[in-house]
Amino acid sequence: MQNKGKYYLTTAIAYTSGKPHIGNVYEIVLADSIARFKRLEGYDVYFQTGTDEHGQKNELKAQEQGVTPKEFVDRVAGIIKGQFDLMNVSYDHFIRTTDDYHEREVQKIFKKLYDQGDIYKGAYEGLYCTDCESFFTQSQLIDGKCPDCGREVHPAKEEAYFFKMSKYAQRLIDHINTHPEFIQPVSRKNEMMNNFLLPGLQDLCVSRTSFKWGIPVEFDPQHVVYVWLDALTNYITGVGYHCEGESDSLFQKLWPADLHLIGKDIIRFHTIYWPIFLMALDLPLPRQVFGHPWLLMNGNKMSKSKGNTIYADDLVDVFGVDSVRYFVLHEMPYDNDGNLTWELVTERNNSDLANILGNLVNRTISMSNKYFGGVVRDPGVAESVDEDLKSAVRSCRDKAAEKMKDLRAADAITEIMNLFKRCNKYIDETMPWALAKDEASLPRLETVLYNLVDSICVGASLMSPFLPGTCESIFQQLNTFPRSWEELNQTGLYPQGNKVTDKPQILFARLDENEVIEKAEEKRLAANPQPEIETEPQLPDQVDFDTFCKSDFRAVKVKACEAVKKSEKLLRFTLDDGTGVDRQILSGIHKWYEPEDLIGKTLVAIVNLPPRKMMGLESCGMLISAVHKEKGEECLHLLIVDDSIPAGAKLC
RNA sequence: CGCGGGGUGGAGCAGUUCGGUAGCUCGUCGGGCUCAUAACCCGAAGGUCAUAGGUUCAAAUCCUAUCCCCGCAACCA
Repeated sequence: MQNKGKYYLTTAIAYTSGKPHIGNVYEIVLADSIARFKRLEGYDVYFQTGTDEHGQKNELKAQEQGVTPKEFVDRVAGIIKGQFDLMNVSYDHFIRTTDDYHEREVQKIFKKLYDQGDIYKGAYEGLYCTDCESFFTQSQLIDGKCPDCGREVHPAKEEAYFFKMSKYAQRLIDHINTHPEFIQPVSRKNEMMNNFLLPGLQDLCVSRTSFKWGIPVEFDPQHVVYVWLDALTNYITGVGYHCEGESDSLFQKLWPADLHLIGKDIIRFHTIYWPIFLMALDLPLPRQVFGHPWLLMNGNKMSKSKGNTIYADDLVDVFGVDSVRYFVLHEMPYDNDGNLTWELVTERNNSDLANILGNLVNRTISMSNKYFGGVVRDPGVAESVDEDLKSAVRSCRDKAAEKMKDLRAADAITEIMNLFKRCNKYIDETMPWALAKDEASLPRLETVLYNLVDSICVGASLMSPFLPGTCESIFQQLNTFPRSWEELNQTGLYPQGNKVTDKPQILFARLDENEVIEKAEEKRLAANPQPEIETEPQLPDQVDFDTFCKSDFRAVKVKACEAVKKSEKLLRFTLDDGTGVDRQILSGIHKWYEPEDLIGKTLVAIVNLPPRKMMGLESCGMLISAVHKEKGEECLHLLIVDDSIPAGAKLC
């Protein structure tokens, strides 16, 4: 096979905070199909993925679970790798940012950049609230006080290391302008330019002292390296980069990367900070960064809090690996978000995989067995219709490659499916069952079946990057091997007289939509186990009577109530609190109450809370409600009390 | 006027860069076929391309305004 040179591609490394959902896994499957396709084309492919494991969030989660951070990320990294392996992903290297070679190298890189003056020690300046241990900017303050606790804040500095972004900004702008293929899809390029590069880059904070779970700065161990310098460098440390002395031969062969495949949310880091880090290290920039769209669930972004996450393994249980791969690859448009529902996956499985592809293979093998005992040979009784089929077969390779060149996996798949459809049509045109009735036309029938088997071999070879397991099974059943790239624009290569299996296997079962929905519901309940009624646990700490007495609860009457403009949640109440002066309180309860339903009601409020601004309006106090969860759903009931209670009555 | 994405036959999408008969898949209806997983093949119906203006010989595509949806941000004491 002709070697077309190296191809190094990476995915973003997955953050080890929990099990990745199908939207996260989609990226790896897309990368895998690209990697496999490139291998088929004859490239020497290196495919790297992995996990990003440091950071405060993991430190906290580990603490919650009473394990060390390393124990925690070991477990989650295992889960992540498990999901990738389940999807039959052919990565060459799985890097973890806790791998010792990575940590060592990041320390050296940090030092090098510091020594050459790209990183400098500065201070994170802001207004500090001692009680909350947090920095705030002027605009975050509420009435000049801490937005969290309402206490005084004071100017403070925390020392931190910063990277001088501005130094390289112009070089990056030039690079982006002269390399139109660098940022894909192109719509993202303008976004980066207009929002970040052209207005001027801020220096990036690259160290933290507020947590420990990270790579220590070698010469200043109070600090740990902050996420992006740690995570992004995996693309070079994973293949043996050494900033001191010679890098490994693997690195010398592979760098620069040909493709960083990432989600559209982190394009900024990959097209601005990462290239600038590389410039500082005097390394060439990756050829292309592709920010893929998101996979939505029922039109919504998947998130744990919405309870609408779907995991790869749940889908695989119902549909099988290749059906899930097919769906995410086929259904995902190039630059719009894709949509996943159980119904849509079922539809794709049935119409494309079961009906068109699976049934084609099945009916072809059945006919071979029925008419010729499974032996496939071509006596050469051609008719003009054959040429039409064959030219479709021969041109399919380049059509698919053309689409893949632009990373349009969905379109490449469509091209290949069109070939299988053409085969089904060929069966109709040639009517093998009619040929079988006449002894004289048996040679013609043999040729027809040979053409079919041969065409399927080509189609299956081209489809194998997308559906590796299925195509393997097709070749097994046809008792042959995948074709090489050079053979894929040819016909007539199926070995004469070869015998296909006499027990054809169903490749994809047709699924009943209602049964699928039923199973999905079971999965959903298992994945998001929700008790019927759930209430907050009681607080363990006692509060002394005097403190309690300081809270001033009053009965209030709603004089007016309206929704706050531009806010989904806030209602603005004008209340009679018995003082004769109207009291305004904002409350985030629009989800549960319409304003007009509350006018005239008697409610309970605490009135001596410090005023707080929300959406530009002042809220003086808080309305009291009862909250609980029902099947995981938040429920809220305002305390609506007897109207005979006068406004201003004190509760004690 | 916070930032961004989007509105195309019943459903999901392509087409918009660089104006020129509106296309694909599913569904529906009709026909064909029976090798096959009630699968396959052919045909048909169904869209004033969110709305209103404008530019043009010609607009889904370019311009202006408006409406609606979705992210992010904000906010949810």
